[in-house]
Amino acid sequence: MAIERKEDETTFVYDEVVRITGAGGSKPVLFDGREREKLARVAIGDVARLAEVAPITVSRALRNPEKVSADKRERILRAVEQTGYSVNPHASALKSGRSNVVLAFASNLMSEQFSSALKACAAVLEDAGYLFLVGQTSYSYERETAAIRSLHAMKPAAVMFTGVIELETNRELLRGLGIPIMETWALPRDPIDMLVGFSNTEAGRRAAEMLHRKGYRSVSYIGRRSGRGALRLQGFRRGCEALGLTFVGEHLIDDVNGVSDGRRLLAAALSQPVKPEALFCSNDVLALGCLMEARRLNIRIPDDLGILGFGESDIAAEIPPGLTTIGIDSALLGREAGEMLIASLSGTPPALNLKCLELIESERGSI
Amino acid sequence: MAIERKEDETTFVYDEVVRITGAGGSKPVLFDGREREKLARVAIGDVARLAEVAPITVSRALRNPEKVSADKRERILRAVEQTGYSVNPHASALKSGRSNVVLAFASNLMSEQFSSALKACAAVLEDAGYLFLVGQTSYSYERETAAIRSLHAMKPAAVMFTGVIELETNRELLRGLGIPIMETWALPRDPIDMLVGFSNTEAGRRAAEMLHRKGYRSVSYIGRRSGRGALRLQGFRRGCEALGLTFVGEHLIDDVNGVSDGRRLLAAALSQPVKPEALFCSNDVLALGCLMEARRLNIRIPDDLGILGFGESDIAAEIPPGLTTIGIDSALLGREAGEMLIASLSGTPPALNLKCLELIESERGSI
DNA sequence: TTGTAAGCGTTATCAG
DNA sequence: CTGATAACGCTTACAA
Repeated sequence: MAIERKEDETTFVYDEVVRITGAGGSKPVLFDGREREKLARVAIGDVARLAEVAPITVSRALRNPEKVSADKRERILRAVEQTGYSVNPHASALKSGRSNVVLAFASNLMSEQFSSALKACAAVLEDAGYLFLVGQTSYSYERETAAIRSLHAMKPAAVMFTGVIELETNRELLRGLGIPIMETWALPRDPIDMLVGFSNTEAGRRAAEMLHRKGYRSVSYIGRRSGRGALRLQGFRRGCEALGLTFVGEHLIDDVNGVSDGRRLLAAALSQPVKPEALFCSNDVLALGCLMEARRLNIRIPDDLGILGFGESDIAAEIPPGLTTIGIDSALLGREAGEMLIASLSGTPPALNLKCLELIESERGSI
Repeated sequence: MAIERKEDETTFVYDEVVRITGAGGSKPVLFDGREREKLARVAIGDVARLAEVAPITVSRALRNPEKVSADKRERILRAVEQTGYSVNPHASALKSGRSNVVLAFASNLMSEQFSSALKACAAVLEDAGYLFLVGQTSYSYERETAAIRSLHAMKPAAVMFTGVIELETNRELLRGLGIPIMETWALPRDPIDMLVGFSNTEAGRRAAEMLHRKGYRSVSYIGRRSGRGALRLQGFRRGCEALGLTFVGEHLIDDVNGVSDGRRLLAAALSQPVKPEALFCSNDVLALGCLMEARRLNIRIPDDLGILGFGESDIAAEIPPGLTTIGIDSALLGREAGEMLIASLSGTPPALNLKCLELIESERGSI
């Protein structure tokens, strides 16, 4: 392939993408003329006819192979291969009220923490044969409600949230689903069903403790106004009070869209008449923004200003002087949640419906 | 609430999570005794009975309100509110062969680039009334095949991939679905259906050009062995050749799991008898790892070693001396893909089924 | 504009 | 162990 410059919108340097034609993990499918046309419509009846059994036997052979005699089972599996049949999950779910889809809803798809939890959870559930799909609620009650409403009819095998459901009507709706519900990322007394979380209030208190231990005397808070942000702030303020730390101010935001929000909030914190000696940022992305903005302003960290982050971010650790954080192991959270869900899905309700994760202090250079 | 230390596994500092009981975006649902029991089973017939119309009229009132008289429509909507009814998507999909779910599959849930594209795409599709769900293929043909197989029966409204499908059998399977298919992130000549991408080959060539322009004479490559990594490597090698840059070596990896992979590959690159003057890392995460490891080893960047990244990462830009990258605007990619999908879903096939994004060079300090 | 009838593809139930 | 039958909740096609 010649390397050519793109001259205008219609002259592309195409990628010569490899095409793999061998059996590459996919079961072979027979094609030819009409066959291809019908491909999308192989139903259980076709397989049954080919295998010379009743449809219900095909169904059984695929769900409970041990309940079908070996010879029929073999004939059926062969017919499945030949036709490329796969169960229509809508029909299956409609009739049985069950599906093999586990739905997870993240407040934000772009959060490193949520992603890593979801990825770990996905790994566990996919290994157990479930299809793990992730939706987004965008920290919006409306979206959350819409999602839960559709859930209500979609009847997935289980649902998970990167958070705790606050709207009473939604909690009620979820209870009505009759499927395992996993809430995470906080420690309410009354989870809907199952919970793998940690105490945000305690995290805030620990943040105060860390700053106090380092000798800071006055501090401000930067974070989200509602939800877990509010919990961390609550714990932080009470911690400050208990330790005699001066709480200078709080700089809140409704929704975090990127590091620029952190930059802006740092500026706000520094424009106060009384400046804090240190900052607790209850959110990774905001902390990152503060760190960047501080460097841009030639504020020496931690000498001029201490910054304590929340979330145990790998990457923030690498931005000089390294963000000191308090947080959790989010991959562990995901794994635990996945395992608890599987236990619940397999009929054996887990011994504990609640798991509380340890908070992790990661000392880097920023306080 | 008292702040208490966690003494043992059973003593938690609970979060006093807010519960919102008012109408907070959720439509009110009537509960009482048996009602609650049946909550999960409100079907179209129940609504029809309450509104004193036939089920089909309810269906129409919800899908094509203009085809139902105003008074009945109102009665029906009121009945829907009262019962908390929502359409059973399985029954709907089973009968109509359509659904309002758009499925996206990401190679990796934890990629900043993919997340931002998916988030942007989700925003577009959710505004148009679709439920946007994301699954993961983990850069694995097997998982991809499994995902596509389930798709094949699940019949979502449309599907999107953060990549291009390479297995011919899977391409065939997808064509058979008869729904809009969006491939992204590369520029093959023969997309299955629609494509919003860019040329990885050209990106590699441009990387060579950037390094050459900065005066480097010998370079190595770090990246994934297959897929787009291979394409970028191809373009890079050819670019080097064309410009007279000495290509010292390539350091490949099958699957990127984190920055530590980058650290390891940097070490590999530096342990060669002939050391390159600069490195092209065809992946953000790997580039980040290289940058970190170089700092740890006190290798001065860019004086001792130049590092050029791929992907336009916000965060890598902030790690001193700032990663210079070539990449794309992934949010733009997501938005364009979403809009093209909507055009296709609304029956008006988009004028163009292919969109090629500009490559963006972001000069920071690392070369 | 509204309704009737039929069936989408699967699985629960129960009889053999 | 196997199969006949009915039904899941909805929407298409057609009729009124």
